[in-house]
Amino acid sequence: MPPRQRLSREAWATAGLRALTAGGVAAVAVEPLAAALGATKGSFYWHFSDRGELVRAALELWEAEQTSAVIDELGNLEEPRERLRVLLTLVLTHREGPDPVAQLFRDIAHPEVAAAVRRVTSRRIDFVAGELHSTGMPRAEARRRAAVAVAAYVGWWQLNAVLPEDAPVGRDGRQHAEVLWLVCEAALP
Amino acid sequence: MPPRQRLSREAWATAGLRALTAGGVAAVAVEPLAAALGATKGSFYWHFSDRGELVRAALELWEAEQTSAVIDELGNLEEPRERLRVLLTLVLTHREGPDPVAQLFRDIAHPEVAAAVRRVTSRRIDFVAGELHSTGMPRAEARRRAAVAVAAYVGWWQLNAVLPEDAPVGRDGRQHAEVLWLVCEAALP
DNA sequence: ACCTGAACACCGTTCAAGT
DNA sequence: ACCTGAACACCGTTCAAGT
Repeated sequence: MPPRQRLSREAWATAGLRALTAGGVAAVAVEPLAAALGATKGSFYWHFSDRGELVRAALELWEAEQTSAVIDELGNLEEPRERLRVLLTLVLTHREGPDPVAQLFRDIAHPEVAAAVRRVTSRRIDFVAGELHSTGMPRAEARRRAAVAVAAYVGWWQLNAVLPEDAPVGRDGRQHAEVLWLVCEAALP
Repeated sequence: MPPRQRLSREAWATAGLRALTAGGVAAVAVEPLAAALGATKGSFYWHFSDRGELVRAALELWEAEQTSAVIDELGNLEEPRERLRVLLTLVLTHREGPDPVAQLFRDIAHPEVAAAVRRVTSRRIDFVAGELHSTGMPRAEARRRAAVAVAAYVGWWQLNAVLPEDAPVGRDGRQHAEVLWLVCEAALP
């Protein structure tokens, strides 16, 4: 039989990423994807050695899209303190739903997912710590506070994803940002 | 053939919880569990209608064990401020590895897991907010800060589970607790 | 080079048959 | 009442055979 459809490796990877962000690693399944793409599983195994390689390819796509997405938006602001404050409000109030990174935490047990999350998270902590340091805070203290801020940020989206509308955690990210601002600004003991 | 082993519903649930804490929801698999228990899958389906019911039973066990575990340890302390400070240091430095709740966040996409995490998380936020309120902080402000503290706590364990030894996030929970203490103590703007 | 279709393994689920 | 063993569905993986 002639092939129903001719698919590139990239087409499979893109479909994999779509499934990943929609339903997590579990949703990156060869058979359903093949059906959706109008091909057979045999076609998939020509482009990839196994399912793990597809998950890895989808994560690479995600990471590339993710890289420097928000940080670039802050380029036009001069003051480090100003950038930090805008960043806090920005990431805690964006309307497009939870951060993709926070979403990927559900599959944190997956080694490849953990590696990708690790890279993106490190980059975020580096950025916040750098900003804090350039306001005059000692480097070590800046790292500690940056870690708390990023941790509270990740936890915030997770709690929001989990808790109901009327939960004790208000869904107002602006208020959450205000409190987090204390972590950056509060005087050293 | 006579049954190799006679199993109660509780035996299955306990085995399910063991698998759950070890490898997440994915590890709560009927066939491997049956093999480990020396029974057949048919035996399982006598006690449970499906795999989901086993996951639910395991989560209920976990929730029962989890309930009031740490909070009870604080009963002998009088001062609310003292209790809070001890709680922060306690939960961020306990050596038995990450909090089981934080661990379950990897399966947060699972509805039953989400419901269980929701209940435990709400209880924690309630507790911290109550302590803050009883130190004189207005109720609404106490809720906001409690939410940040719990979020940062959950995020802390996740980052620790993900990041390598030499990560920018130091693994010293004591320092993390110090910064989080600011969230509770810092003067209102 | 790229794909189909059939095959097998693994796990969830059902059920007739056993004790 | 409680369990076995065989059956089937679903998805991952392999591979001989096609174009």
